Amino acid sequence: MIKTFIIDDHPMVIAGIWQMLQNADNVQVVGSASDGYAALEALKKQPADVALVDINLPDLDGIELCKKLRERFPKLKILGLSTFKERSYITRMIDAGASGYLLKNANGEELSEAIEAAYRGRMYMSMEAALTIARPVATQPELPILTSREKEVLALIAEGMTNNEIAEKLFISPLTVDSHRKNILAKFGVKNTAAMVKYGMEAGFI
Amino acid sequence: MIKTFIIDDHPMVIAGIWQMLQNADNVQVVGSASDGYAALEALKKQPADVALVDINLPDLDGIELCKKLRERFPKLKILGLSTFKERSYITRMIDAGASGYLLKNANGEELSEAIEAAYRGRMYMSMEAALTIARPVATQPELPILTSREKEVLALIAEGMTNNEIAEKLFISPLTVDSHRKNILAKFGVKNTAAMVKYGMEAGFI
DNA sequence: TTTGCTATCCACGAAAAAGGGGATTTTTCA
DNA sequence: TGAAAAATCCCCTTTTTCGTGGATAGCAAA
Repeated sequence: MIKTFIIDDHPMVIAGIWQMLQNADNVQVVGSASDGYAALEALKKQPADVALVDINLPDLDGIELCKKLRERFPKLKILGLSTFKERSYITRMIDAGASGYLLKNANGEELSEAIEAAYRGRMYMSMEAALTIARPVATQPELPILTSREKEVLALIAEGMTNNEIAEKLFISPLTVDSHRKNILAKFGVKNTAAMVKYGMEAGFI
Repeated sequence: MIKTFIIDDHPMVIAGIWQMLQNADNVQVVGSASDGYAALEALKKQPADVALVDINLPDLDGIELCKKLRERFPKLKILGLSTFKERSYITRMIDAGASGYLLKNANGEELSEAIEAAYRGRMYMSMEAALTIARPVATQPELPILTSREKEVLALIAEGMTNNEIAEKLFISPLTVDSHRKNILAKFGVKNTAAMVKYGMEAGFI
């Protein structure tokens, strides 16, 4: 039996996975957590072979958690789990050491297959995820990657703060804030604040 | 036993709800569907008392589905279900005839309580949802009403166009565009374009 | 018929952002 | 340890927006 641990902030999803895996003969769910730090704690006491990690967690995001898990539990295999099929999420999750990526519309069969594959050291990709990363890059606008400082500044801009106000709040020079602002504009490929906020919200940065 | 029907595009969530309600003594899950039209079909053959409707469905959104369900199955009670706790979603769902609103982080107890309440003709609100709409009106301004011209201008602003560009596009003076812009700022109670776009998107104008 | 709302237009000055450079110091990671 | 990336700071000019304050015409409801 492959010991599996679930990390997701929605009890419904945890219950659903639990249910789906109940009559799998190769997989056993040994525990679950609703945020990243709880998972890191719980896994100390309750070792597992495979972890299902939601990308969207309240404390640290799935990618960060994936890295931390890989550090502390090198033998643990990780499967990313989310509703997003954006290319950058998938590739970043794989970069962070995940053994695959599943969408939340997976069924029980796919779940146990994926867990089995990860456990055996193979890579598992749900069909949609595979299609997404296999598609030529030209037709696939890459979600730009913002640094944490840039995300911070972007959020404050969206709050309606000016460069000066943000500078004061972050204890940095207004010129620095302006630099971040310009970098975000460039990364998003937009020409003003309005389009930047719209893009940022649609891409989930805000 | 209250006959309950689940509509959600994630098998995991359906399985989770099913699981959570398994040992409830007042509720019985009688079916599920993964999109709106399938639900409308299935409910013809399999009547139910209460439907749990996800806001985000692949074909028609929860609000539309809610209206259609109310038309065709007037006795059916509807509970909105989603991860979003934004006011506009909640109120629009209620306007569409729903008997309440649940967040996906609800547990089994809350679920069966909500279903029971809806069945008995009462309104159920998850704690967060209730807090969102129950907040005094002073701190919770009603959604401002934009004129159609203002909405048009707002959309173009969010596209990243300047006053001059918008003026050209709409065959009006840039000064007029500026007036609209100022009126939107005033109605939203914000002080710049960034906050305006954010507000506009959250309120569903964009 | 007055009142209110919408859409249109205007002026002036101050503030902020955009566009276009460069530069230095930490951090991170391979 | 050394290169790359992130975060920090700087200058100058032009464009755009913001904050005041107006005004006019049209239309619809009270």
